[in-house]
This record gives sequence, C-alpha cells and structure tokens, in this order.
Amino acid sequence: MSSHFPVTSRSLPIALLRAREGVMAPIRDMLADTGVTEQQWRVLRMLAEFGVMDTKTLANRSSLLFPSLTRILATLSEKGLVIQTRDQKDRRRQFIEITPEGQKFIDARSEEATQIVATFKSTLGLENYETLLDLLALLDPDERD
Amino acid sequence: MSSHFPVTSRSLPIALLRAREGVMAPIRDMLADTGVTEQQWRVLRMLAEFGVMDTKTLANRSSLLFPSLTRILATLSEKGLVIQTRDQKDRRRQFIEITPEGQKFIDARSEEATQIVATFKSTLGLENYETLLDLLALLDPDERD
DNA sequence: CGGCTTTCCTTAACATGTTAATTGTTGCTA
DNA sequence: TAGCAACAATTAACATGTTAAGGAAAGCCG
Repeated sequence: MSSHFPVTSRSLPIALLRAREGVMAPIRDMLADTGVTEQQWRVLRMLAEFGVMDTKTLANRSSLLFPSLTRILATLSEKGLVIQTRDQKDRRRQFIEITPEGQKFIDARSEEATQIVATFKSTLGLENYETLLDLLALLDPDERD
Repeated sequence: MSSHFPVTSRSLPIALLRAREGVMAPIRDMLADTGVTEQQWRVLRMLAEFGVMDTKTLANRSSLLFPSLTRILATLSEKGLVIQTRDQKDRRRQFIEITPEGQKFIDARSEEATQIVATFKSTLGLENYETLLDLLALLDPDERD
C-alpha cells in the first residue's frame, strides 16, 4: 500500500451501500403509507411476474434468507396479498401465489416503478446503465459462470 | 415497455443487493467469531483512519442512521473499542475516539481486508473497478455535484 | 428572564438481516 | 421396519434498518 489516500475512500462496499440507498429512496417514498415494505414489494413483484413458485425459488429470486422470508410471507398472508399452499406430495414444501388483491397492489404501482427505473437509466445513460449491470453481475458469486 | 423480457431481470436494486452480498461475504467471514459485526467494523475503520470525530460526521462517513449508530457505539464502548466524550462547549454533542484495543483490532485485520479488496479489483480488472466506482457514485445523491 | 425553536441525540416500535438451534417430513438403508 | 441422514421450514436470539416520538441542551427573541 503505497497510496497516500485514505483506505476507505472509494470503498467498494460503501459505494454499493450508498448507490443502493440512492436507488431505493424513491421506491421507498412510493411505498410510504401503503404499509408494504421494500422487501414485501420485492416478493410481490416476483410473484406477479413469475407466478406460483416454491419458497426456495422465491427466496433466491428475491435475495432473501429463509428466516426473513418466513416472516414476510406471514405478514403478506395476513394482509391477504399472497396465499401459501402445502405441497400434498411433499408436505415439507410450500407454494406461494399472489392474490388478486396483491396483483392489484402491484398493478397500481408498476407504472410508477418503471418510471423510477427509467429515471436512473437516463441519469447514467443507457450504455452506462448496461455496463453497470454487467459489472455488478461480476461481483455476484451466483452469476459468475 | 416493448421488451418481452421479465421486468425484474437485470433489476438495478437487486443487482446492487447481490453485488454487495458478494463483496461483503469474505469480510463477514473474516469477522466471524470475533464478536464484531460488519457495521461495527465499518465504524472502527473510519475512526482508525480519520481519528476523533463527532457523531454526525461518523454517521455520514459510515452511512449509518443515528438510531443505529447510537446502539453500535454503546456496544463498542462496552467492548472497550471506542471512547465517547461529551463536548464541554456544547453538551449535546459527542466525540468518538478509537481506543488502543480498537486500533489493535483493526491493525490485526487491515492486511487481510486490503487483500479482499484486491481480489475484487483483479476480478474486475483495475479499469472496470474504477469505472464501477464512478458509476455507483452517480447513483448516490450525496455524490452528485 | 421566559418562552420558542432548533439541534443533537436517544428511545420506542416494528421489520429485516444473520446465525444457530429446532421441528416436522421424507428417504435411504441396514 | 427401525434408525438415521437429509431436507424444508420455522423459531430463537441478537444486531441493524427505518420512521416517529421524546428528552436535553443551546440559541434566539421579545
């Protein structure tokens, strides 16, 4: 380390944290006063897009650990936004499905969500945006081929 | 939206989340069994690098909200890794300082931490690494000029 | 001086992140 | 088939994220 710059400046972990804060801020604003959290929103979107799936798949797609997912699904069930069903062939497993109310919640906000993403695309420029996604994928162990 | 691809694929928020997971994993491994968490580590590093500072500065540099910082500092004080001092001129304010034991904790691991960062630099290549930091900075509202 | 606002934390309350231990099911296998 | 390993959730325990409310100190202002 011959650099005279502070070690934590341009720190990758912190840069990732702050970028995520920046991106999530408008989404959190959108969800404020709906009673639905950022993570619950993430789960609902996956279910809206891909349909019924087992919890393991849902956990992977949502990037949530099982203990978190258990609690989130309990909350979403109470709110009537998802339905949990036991697999009759293997009663350890569980399938999750979005309800019509859940779908309605997503539909009412998907346009605004799309708009928020579009804002960041134009902030970075489309080319930079794609580059960023490619570089981020390299840091994700599940993405590296 | 004329794309036929799923809306959440190549989702920026999720990509940021997963990239951060990928980067933090080895750091978390390093800290496992030390009793010091990722956030506590972040606070200690800032104090080790910049020296004494008030809590507002510390919160900004560590990207922590005040309620979190309050709890973290209480924990670090109990562990004897930092010292909290009241500003005598303005007794609302507080200064935080790392202790010799805290410094020792950092020193014993800073080489490994540097090595972890170097791994990611070589995974991406130095040029990509710098590009990534630049693009991430664009997403951070506190960084945009 | 007495109130008013602002600032700096601190608490509270609830959701999530994280690791470890636990419970129920299934499958294998001696 | 009894016993045990493997698997899918769940629960527990503790730390943090997040928003809102509270408390103490400082500054302002009539």
